[in-house]
Amino acid sequence: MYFPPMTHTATKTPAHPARGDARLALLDAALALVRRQGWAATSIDQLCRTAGVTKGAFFHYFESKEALGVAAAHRWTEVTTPLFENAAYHRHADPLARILGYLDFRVAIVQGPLEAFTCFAGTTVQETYAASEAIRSACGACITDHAARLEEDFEAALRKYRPRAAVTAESLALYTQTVLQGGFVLAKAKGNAGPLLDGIAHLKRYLQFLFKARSTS
Amino acid sequence: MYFPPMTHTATKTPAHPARGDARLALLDAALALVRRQGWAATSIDQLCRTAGVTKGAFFHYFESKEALGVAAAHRWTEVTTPLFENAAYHRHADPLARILGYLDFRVAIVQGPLEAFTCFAGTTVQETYAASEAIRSACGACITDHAARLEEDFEAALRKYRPRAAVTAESLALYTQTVLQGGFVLAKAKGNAGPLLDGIAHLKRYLQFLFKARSTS
DNA sequence: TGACACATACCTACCGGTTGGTATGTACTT
DNA sequence: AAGTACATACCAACCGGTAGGTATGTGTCA
Repeated sequence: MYFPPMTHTATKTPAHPARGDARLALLDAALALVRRQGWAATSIDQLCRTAGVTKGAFFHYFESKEALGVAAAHRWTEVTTPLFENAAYHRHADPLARILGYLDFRVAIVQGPLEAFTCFAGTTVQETYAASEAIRSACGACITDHAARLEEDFEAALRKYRPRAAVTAESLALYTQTVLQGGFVLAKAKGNAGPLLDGIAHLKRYLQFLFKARSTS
Repeated sequence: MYFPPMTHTATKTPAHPARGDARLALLDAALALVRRQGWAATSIDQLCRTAGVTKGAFFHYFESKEALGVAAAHRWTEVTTPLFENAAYHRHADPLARILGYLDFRVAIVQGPLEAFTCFAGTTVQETYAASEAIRSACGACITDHAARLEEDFEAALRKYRPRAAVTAESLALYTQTVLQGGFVLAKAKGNAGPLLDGIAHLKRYLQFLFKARSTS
């Protein structure tokens, strides 16, 4: 997973969310704070302050910080999935056009500060892969599930264009995520989105090389 | 920067390093611990315990945890630079062969646990880019400087093969790092090095497409 | 050659604040 | 009346950082 809206479904986290909204407020606070500061640097107190609830509410819904992390990963999938599902690029009849459209969509949502378009799952898993198997696998599933949607289009593109190279749809879908995640890291290191945009451009060229090698062009 | 030896120059960090070695012991402890646990999860106390020194020694050499982070980034460059500089792939006369050799070398050092071949700079900058400009720029320099060596080979390859596509040596060098960093993230998310190895294979194919398009093949 | 001056390289003990987590109480909803 | 959804108050452990001491040099001059 990857991109995100910084504005949550509940539009704006209120000072005191209505009864029943504390869980969602905490989850959305987690997505926002962790993307900016990382997992370990985000404390439960800060989460509660941002969400406008107390620690009692936190431990009412989550039995530990780790449990919150797992739930936040699920929430991340929940919030990003419709974003990509409703995007216009799915309308293309050609599977390769859909994939390239996905990449263009990625470029289009690169706006605002870095924490507005980087990935919760990628950030979190870097810190927790050795410490928490539960969080690791939840974040891993975020990325794998997101790649799985692309995989279908790659499958179709492979059938249609039959490139010379022996590549699998799964490997290509994962590679797109590799480039995106790496782009996020480089963007953070450089302080701007340039490397991410460049990375996507290189990836598009690779896919064109790969598929157009025997296509109609 | 990226790969690393987990075994330090001072072979093994002793329980109590000899007088004068505390600084290096702390730095090497930082590289090891941060790559496994992340930056924020690594405390000064734990650093001192691992290095076999006390807090007094820590603050004798570093005025803050942030200062240690900056120094560790420099140490990271110091320890990885000779590793790549002494590698055999530099012997190739053809610049493209050197680049492909670099990637093969990357594959060759993917061994042991994840924290043994992932990147200190990439891990650290993900957590600190918003919180510490000093650490961010130090880690950014790690990656940029490492890419700069590759850039020379790309420059030569570009001159020699003159590919049709309008790409710069800098952009290509940065893209290799993007793929590597992204590979590290996916490897952590999946729990194995597969995505990293696959990513490198895709990158090699891209470069071959790009340069062989007008080459002798 | 020795002794004094001084710097470097640490170590022990401690500080206020924050951490993740708990125990208990209360108000609202059904 | 009872369960759900919180809030309040609290805790031991740990956090980054400081204060003040000591052990081990090293340079200087008689």
